[in-house]
This record gives sequence, structure tokens and C-alpha cells, in this order.
Amino acid sequence: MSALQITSIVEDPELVQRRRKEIVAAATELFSKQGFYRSSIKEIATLAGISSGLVYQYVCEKDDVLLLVILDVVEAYAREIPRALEGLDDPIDRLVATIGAYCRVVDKRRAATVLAYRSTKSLSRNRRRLIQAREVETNQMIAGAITDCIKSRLLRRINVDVLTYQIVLIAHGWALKSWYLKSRLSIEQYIRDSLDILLGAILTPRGQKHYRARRGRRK
Amino acid sequence: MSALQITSIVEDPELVQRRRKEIVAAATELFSKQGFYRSSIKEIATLAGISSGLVYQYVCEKDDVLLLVILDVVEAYAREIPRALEGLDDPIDRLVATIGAYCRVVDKRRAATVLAYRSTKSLSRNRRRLIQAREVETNQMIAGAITDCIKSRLLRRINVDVLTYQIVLIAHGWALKSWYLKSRLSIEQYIRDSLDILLGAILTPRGQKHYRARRGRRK
Amino acid sequence: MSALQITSIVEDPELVQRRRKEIVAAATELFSKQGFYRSSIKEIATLAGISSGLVYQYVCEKDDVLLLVILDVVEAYAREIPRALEGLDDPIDRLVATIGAYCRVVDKRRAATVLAYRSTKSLSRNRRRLIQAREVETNQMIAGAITDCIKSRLLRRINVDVLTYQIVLIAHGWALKSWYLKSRLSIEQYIRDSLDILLGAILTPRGQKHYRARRGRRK
Amino acid sequence: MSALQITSIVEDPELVQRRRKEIVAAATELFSKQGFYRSSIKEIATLAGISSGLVYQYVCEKDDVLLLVILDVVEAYAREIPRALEGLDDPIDRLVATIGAYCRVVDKRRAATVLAYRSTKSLSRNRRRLIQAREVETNQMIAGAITDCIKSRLLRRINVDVLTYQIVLIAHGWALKSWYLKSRLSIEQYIRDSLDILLGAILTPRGQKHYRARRGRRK
DNA sequence: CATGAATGAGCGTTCATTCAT
DNA sequence: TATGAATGAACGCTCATTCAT
Repeated sequence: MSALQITSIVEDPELVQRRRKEIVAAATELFSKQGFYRSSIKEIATLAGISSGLVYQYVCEKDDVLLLVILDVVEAYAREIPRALEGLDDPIDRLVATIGAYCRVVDKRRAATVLAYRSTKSLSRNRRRLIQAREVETNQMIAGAITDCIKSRLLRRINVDVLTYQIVLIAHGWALKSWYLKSRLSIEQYIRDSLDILLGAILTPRGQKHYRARRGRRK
Repeated sequence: MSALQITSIVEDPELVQRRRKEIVAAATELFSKQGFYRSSIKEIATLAGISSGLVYQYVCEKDDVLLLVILDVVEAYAREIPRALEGLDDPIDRLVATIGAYCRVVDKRRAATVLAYRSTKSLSRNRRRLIQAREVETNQMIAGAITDCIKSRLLRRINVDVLTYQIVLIAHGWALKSWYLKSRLSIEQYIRDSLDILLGAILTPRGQKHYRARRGRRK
Repeated sequence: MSALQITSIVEDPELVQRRRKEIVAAATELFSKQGFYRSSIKEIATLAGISSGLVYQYVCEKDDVLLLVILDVVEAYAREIPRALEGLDDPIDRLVATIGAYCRVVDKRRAATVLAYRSTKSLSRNRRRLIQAREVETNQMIAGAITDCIKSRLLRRINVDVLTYQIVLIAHGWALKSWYLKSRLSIEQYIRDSLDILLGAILTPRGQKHYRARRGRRK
Repeated sequence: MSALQITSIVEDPELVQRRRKEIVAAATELFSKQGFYRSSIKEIATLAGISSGLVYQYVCEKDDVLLLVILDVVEAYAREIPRALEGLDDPIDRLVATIGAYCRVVDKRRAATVLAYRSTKSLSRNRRRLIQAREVETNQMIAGAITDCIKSRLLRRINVDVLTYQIVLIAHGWALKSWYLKSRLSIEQYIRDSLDILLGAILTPRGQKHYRARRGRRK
């Protein structure tokens, strides 16, 4: 639905979709491994089993390939998170499930997630906005889960935006910092410990008293 | 102490430092604006007010310029965070100050922080390791502050690595997601709300009971 | 059979042959006039009537162009000498014809012969070996003619390797020292006088007696 | 005496000579190993133990360094061959000694000899002429020895120029083809076998009859 | 005399993009 | 539609040469 924005010379929409899927698969692999600039259209075409000229029948510029690749990642989030919520009604359950699902999707697409971070800025203003718009959509699912919890008085009235991004960053962090974390934790431990920190109050009762006292004085 | 790793043809260390500073300043500006690959050595040299050939008297390859730029950011963290802790003894104060300081450094160097995220993967294995080693050093300051709090029984025995990276990501998130956050919050509000979420228990008493109950059942 | 060693991106073998021929022709002209290092790929491409990028569709590195050029010379020897021997059976006739043919090929490709001498050392070990292997092949034709003469008791049992190279050097000498010889002799005179020296005993009967006597004493 | 042609900024002639000697020694080593174009002035200067700028006090362009280097080789021939003739009166002895001496000088300076062949053409017309003039001078010693033999009726009236160059090429051939010859012969064997071919009639009596008969018919 | 930092032209090479087939 | 040969701009990097010190 989003890829439609990129005009293709070929008119048969099914063919467009099929070819683009091949191209995106090849490009994702190469971009993840070598980065966008070190991967040439020819390499991508070869890996996709087509000729380099043909790529330009489905894409206007090399940058479009990158856009397609990143959209593919971002849409995977939007697709897979809701699936994890199916059948869950309790707001806390939904929040917990959301966080877990997000982390697990990131885990499955670690390289692509890192790629999205690296490369979004390489895109033109317009293309970047497109990605960001999708990201906001995805985040709204998280924000929604948070809001529901607040409405149900299960969460305090914390800043929803900030908590949303804290959750997003926790999920993405698993990919971004996997060079450090991967050797120390499994993804499931990471999810559990992150939830533990986020939802269990990290301050001890004594710490809470202490913190409130200090905070009062700092103001 | 780190720049020593990049060999320079010029031997006068003062001159090396001065020139590299000029080069790094120009490169940081360009890399932040256009990215590493879209910035040419000639552009960097021109912006730095020197000839393109001269760059190669202070650096072996273009990649070294990137390394220098990223090290410069990473070292700013290592330099400025301890300064914020001077005179603070209380563990909670120190933790809070660390988080605030980290966020503020990131705020001052938003573009460079994003750059570090985008570009570290463009570096060779060795250079990347160098950056990561410094990042780990910086993180140890945060981890230290956390551990102190735990020792003083002000914090529960949560996973120190995970909390450390949660804090790091919160700080970096201000840069990474500034396209969203910047128009909604000031950095100081961001710090305050992030601390609020992290240190104030986000679950209400009712939420806590609820969460514990659900968690028990989920296991 | 030799050019196969240099891989080309273009796969149509006829096209490869045609383009390489154009490139070699242009390169031979330029290398001969200005030397390998003073000739740029752009110059070669322009003279060949193609774009500079296209050269790299038929060659991996600039060095390959040089290899192609030198192989072209060396193979001209291997191609044209046997032709001069067609229909000749007498061993002495064959030896004389070989020498004459070699000199005449060199004469036709004087510049390229000099080029081969100048530039072979610029090539990588492997490429150099390739050239040398072909040179040895060519020389074996000469060595064969010599051996046949010895077998027929028309030549004394002199050192075949040394005589072979004496002949090779006589032929190449016409190119290498043409700055001196060209104004004093025609190629046909050069061939005749060289044969006269080589095959006619240069010592007079008196000289021979003298030489043998002195040689005895020197030992 | 020849180097004087290259103007030097430094005026003290002794210093000029000393420095140039250092430069030539370093350059000869590098040029022989890597070739002229792959050796930089900086490398030469460093190997000579001076600064790169200083080279330009003793030389106008890089090409002058090459000229100096080649002149040095060529003059070694002119210096060392006469020394081998000292005390010899007999014309054949002198001719034999000349050839042996030439070969031995070449053997001692194999790399430099090859260098001279590779690089003379890289020089400007004027510089090349200078080298060639010296070569002619050296060759005149050989030609003189030949002429003396002819005058004494020890040699037939063969073409002196051609024989001279045959001798020169035999000597240089030891360097030029050392990749083939070195593993098969010692320099002394090479000299002996070359003289054997050149001075001993290579045709057997039967071969001579044969040759004369064929030659008559070929005309 | 000597140094070595600085310049800038120039080269080899890559690759996005086009277009004839 | 699909191919892949062809183009040509652009970049990283080197190095002869100059010149302030």
C-alpha cells in the first residue's frame, strides 16, 4: 500500500509486487551485510536473478530501493505486533505483549533494524517523512496500550510519548546493541529484565523515600 | 589517548592535534548534514580551509576521518559526564545526575550522535571495536552508579546491563527521535519525564497488584 | 588462448575480442610513444573511441592492458616465425629463415618490441611469468632449429641456450638499438651481416690459429 | 663530468657530488626494485637520509634523478672495461678481455642494467641523447678492439657496427634474460660459451660447405 | 643549506543510469 | 518486458614540486 508511491514503468501490479519483493529481498541482504553505499545496483540485480537494467523498471533511483527496504522492515513491525495481541483484553497484558512482540520482531530482523537506523537519514526529506509516518503509526499501537492502562488506572499519568519511545528504544536497542547484549542474554531474558525494570518499581521502598526527599530538595 | 592509533605523516603533535581538530569539525558538519558517503574529502578539506592532499598527511584513509569524528563524540560523553558528578556523593543523586548529564551532552551534539549511530557500521572491524570499547567505558560509569545504588539498597537487584542500556538508549533516543520529540518537549522535560518513568514506579498500587497477579499466571 | 586469462565483464566473446583489439591498438600506440605510466586509461579510451569506463568492462586493471599489449607482441613472434619456415626442410635453411623472420617481425613492430622490454618488469609476478612462458615457447622454435642443425652435424655442439638467446638478442637488438643502427643499415643488411658474423667464422684462418694458441695459454 | 649538465642550486661542487652520490645510490636501489614510477622522491630522500625538499637542491626534476642513475651505470661500463685491458697488447686478447669485462660489469650491476633498458625511453629527448652518446663512447672501445683485429688480419672484414652491438647485446643479455639464464649457467660459463659461439666457427666444415652452397642458391 | 608542511593537478577505478536491441 | 553494453561524472588517493621557516 505504501510502495505504490514509488512509480514503476511496468504496469502489471502483480508483476510489480513480485519483482519488488525479489529486489527488496536481495537488497536487504546486501544492505545489511555491506551497507547501502557499498552495495551496487548490479549486485542487487544479480542476487535477485535479474538484469541491472530491469531494476529501473520498478524503481526510479537507487534510493527508492532503500526506501522499499526500510518500509518493508517498518511494516513488519506494524504487521506482527497486532498479531501478538489477538485475544488479549486486559490492558496490562496487552502492554506486556506489545513490548514482547516488538522485541521479538526486532530480534528476527536484527540486521534490517540496524539498517533502518543507519540509512533512514540517507533518504531524501520526502522519503524520510514516509518512513517516519509509518513509525508513528506503529508507535500509536504502543501509545494506545499505554493510554488504556492509564485509563484503567493501572498506570500513573506518566508522559505517554516518552514511555512509548522508551519502549521503542528498548526493542530497537536489542538490535542496536546486540554486539554487547547478545553474548550476555537471550532475547527472552532481555524482555523479562526490561519489563522488570520498567514495570516493577526499581527503587526499593527505602529508595523511594530517599528519592522523593532528594527530588524535593533538588527542585 | 585514542587518536594516537591513527598514524599521521606529520610528526609535530601539536600541529597534528590542531589540524585534526579542524578536519573533524568540518567533517562532523558535513557528515551530519549529508552523511559519510555523500561527503567527499575535497569538500571536507575545503570547509576546513586546507587542500585535499593535506588531509592525507593527518589521516590514512577517509575511514579514519569518520573514526576521528565518532571518537570525538564518544569521548565527549566520557569527558562531560564525570564533570556533572563532581561533588555529588549520594548514590541516587549520582545516578540522576548521570542520566541528566548524558542527555544534555547528547542534546548539545544531537547531529553527531545520530551520525555515530548511522556510521559506526561503515567502519572496519577494528575501528568499530575501538568505538565500542570506548562506549563500554562510558557505560561503566553508568553501571557503576547503578551498582552503588544497589549496594546501598536504594535500588532492587535489577539487571545492571539492561538498565544501563536502557539509560543509554533514553539519552541517545533524544537525538535519534528528535524529529518527533523535539517539537513536543524540551530536553529538560524529557529528562524529567524519563526519570519519572524510570524511577517512580509507573504502576499504580492497583496496577502493581494486577501486574504481579497476571505475571504469576503467565509463567 | 592466452587472453582468456584476463576476465572480462562482457561475456560475448566476439565483442570482447573486437573491443580488446581496439584497446590494445590504442594502448600500443600510446605506450610506445609515451610509456606505460605516462599514458592514462582516459587517453587510451579516447584514442580507441570509447568511454573510459568501458575499458574496465574488458579488463580488470590498467596492468591488464599492458599485459594484453605485450602478449600481442609476443604472440606475433609465435605466429609469424613458423609461417616463414613453411616448405623449408633443410636445417640450415630453416635456421637462417628463422633468424630472418624474427628480425623482420621485430622490424615491423619495433616500437612494441621496445615497449615489451621496458614494461615487462612493471607487471606483477604472475603476469610477467605469463609473458616469459610465451617467450620461452617462441625461443623453443629457434632452439629446435639449432638442435636440428647439430643433429645433422651442420653445427658444432655449441651451447644451444646461449646461441638461442644470441639470436633473440640480435633480433630484438634491431629494435632496441634502432636509434643507432637504423641510420646505418637497412633491416636486410642487418640480417645479412648478422648471419655473416654468426655463421661465417669471423676469425680468419690465421686468427683461428692465433685464438686457439692464446686460449690454450690463458687457461 | 657528465653530471655537470644538471644544474644544482647548491654551489659547493664537493657537496653536490657527495649528495648526488647518496641520492643516486638510494634511487638506484629503489628504481631497480620497484621501477621509476613506483618510487617517490620522498622514498628516495628517506633512504638517502635527507629530506625530500633537499633533493630539489641538487636536481631540477625527478627525471634528473633517473638521468643521474642511468649515467652512473653507463659510466661504470666506461670506467671498468678499460681497466680489464690494462697490460694487454694482443688484439685478440684485448677483444676477448673486453667481452669478458663487459659481461662481468653487467653481472655486478644486473638490476641497474635492466633499469637502464626500462627507463631510458622515459627520459626527455635531450637526456636520452646524453645517455646514448655515452653508450656510443663505450661501444667505441669495443669497436676499436674489433678494428684492431681486422687490421691485424685476425678477423675477417665483417661489419664492425653489427659485431659491436652483437657483443653489447650478449653482455646486456646476461642481465636482460637472467630470469632464464641465471639458473642454467654461471657468468663465467656464459662468457666462455658466448665466446665459443662468436669466435669459434659454429658451422662444421660440412656445415660451411652446405651453408655456402645454399646461400649461393638463395641469392 | 636543510626541513617538511602544504598544494593541487591528475590518475585509476566505480557505478548509477540510459538505451539500443 | 528484459537485457547488458555503454556512458561519464565523481571520488579516493598519490606525489612532484614549492616555500616559509
